[in-house]
Amino acid sequence: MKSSPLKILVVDDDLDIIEILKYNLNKSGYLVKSAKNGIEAIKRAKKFLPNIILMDVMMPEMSGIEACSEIKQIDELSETMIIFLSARSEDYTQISAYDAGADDYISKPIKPKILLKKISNIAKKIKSNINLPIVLDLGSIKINREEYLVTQNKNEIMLPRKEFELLFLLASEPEKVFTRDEIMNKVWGTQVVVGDRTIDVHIRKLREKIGDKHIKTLKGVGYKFKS
Amino acid sequence: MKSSPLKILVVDDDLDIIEILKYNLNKSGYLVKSAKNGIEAIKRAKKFLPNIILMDVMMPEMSGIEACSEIKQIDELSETMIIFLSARSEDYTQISAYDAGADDYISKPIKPKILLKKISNIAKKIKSNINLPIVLDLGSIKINREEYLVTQNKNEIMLPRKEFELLFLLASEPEKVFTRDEIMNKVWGTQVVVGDRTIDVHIRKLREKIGDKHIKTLKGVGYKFKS
DNA sequence: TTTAATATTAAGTTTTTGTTAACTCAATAT
DNA sequence: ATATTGAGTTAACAAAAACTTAATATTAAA
Repeated sequence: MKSSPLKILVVDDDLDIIEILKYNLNKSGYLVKSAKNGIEAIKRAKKFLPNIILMDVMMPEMSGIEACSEIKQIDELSETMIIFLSARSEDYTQISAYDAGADDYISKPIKPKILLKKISNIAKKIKSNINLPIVLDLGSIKINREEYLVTQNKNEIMLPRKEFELLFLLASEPEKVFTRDEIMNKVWGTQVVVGDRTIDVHIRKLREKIGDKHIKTLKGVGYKFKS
Repeated sequence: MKSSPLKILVVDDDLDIIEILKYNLNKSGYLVKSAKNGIEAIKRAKKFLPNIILMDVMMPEMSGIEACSEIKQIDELSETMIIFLSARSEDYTQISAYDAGADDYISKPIKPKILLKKISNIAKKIKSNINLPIVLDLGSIKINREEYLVTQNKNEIMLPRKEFELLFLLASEPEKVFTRDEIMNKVWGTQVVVGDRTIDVHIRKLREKIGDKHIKTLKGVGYKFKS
């Protein structure tokens, strides 16, 4: 089951840079197209539907930041990761870049190693997202992550965010045991610390709503979802 | 065979912060040293060989990011985890921090809970450096570590943690005799001391569940698994 | 046969999880 | 400005399961 290569759109007014990037990215197996300014970038992005856009901040006609804002508003491209390239001295632009919805940032001069590492990290993330279906169908229970909705035998169950994410995580790999640490990191993130009982309480609320039998406790190990 | 404590190097130009961090980390049993700028950090890291470096991003002389880049290139320190500390307003530095090879970051003001959690996670990771296979297939018995589940001729057997770990250990090398010491160290760890009979009891429970013939006693030597 | 090692059973103990209710915080309504 | 609501968290206590031990019986090697 070989997945199609990641599509990358490179946007820079400096043709040399485009060439360098194209060369490196192609060599690593990505599908690359380019544009030489923001307006062209938007036009090509609409057709090419890249997974990642590498874009210079400073460009004639339309700055990368403006282009980014526009792209992020296009429906088909809302999932596209946008990475900015900028000269080190323009550091201050980082701030507005993030305002505009940029996902990452690389400063020039570009070191191929760093670039490729970053891209491959993003690739991993994108692929794991692509592989996650929008609807998890676990027999009697269906989980739609686009609509944030759980359906159990035609009954629609609305879950608050944390409960939904917890259920989604467990259900994404039925039978797999998720440790408390795993759950903490994936549902609450690494920058938050909540008490130990918090997970239990959420588990309990889930069990109340979808039934006890679907979530099994393995004491000292973790929890697993069973359809 | 008591395992040595994790070594942590704290780098910050603010001595108050160093004191706070030292206090918290010491209290939790880590071995802590400190440096007050990037250059000193590199020097000390080379000698101290810490498992973790906690480093401020903004420092005089040499920024944490530069120091990080350099440290990551030193052979003996390539496995060292580097965690950045940064003021909330400098959040955008995350990006270049990751460029430089940082493994994590914590934004100031530092919450001891988050810090200690992160450290203990890393500690766990370092200690369980072993790559265990996910499934063992022993003919009639299959052991799935991810699901924490033992299957014997289609029957699913759920085992509590210690029993599972014990079975998993024995079954990881069928026919090999594991001494009691080996079992103690691998299943209970080197920090715990339990009586001799404890192993017997667990063995008995396993035999009850998977059948006597699979675990053989060699008196005065140890136990072995037979599929 | 003797004896140290292991088996067995039924308590203890400890650890981990479950449960409930109260509290904080934001968003929204009054 | 104040009230209301619900998500999320916490704390305190209860319950359950896992784990350990102790006492006694059995086994197998010397």
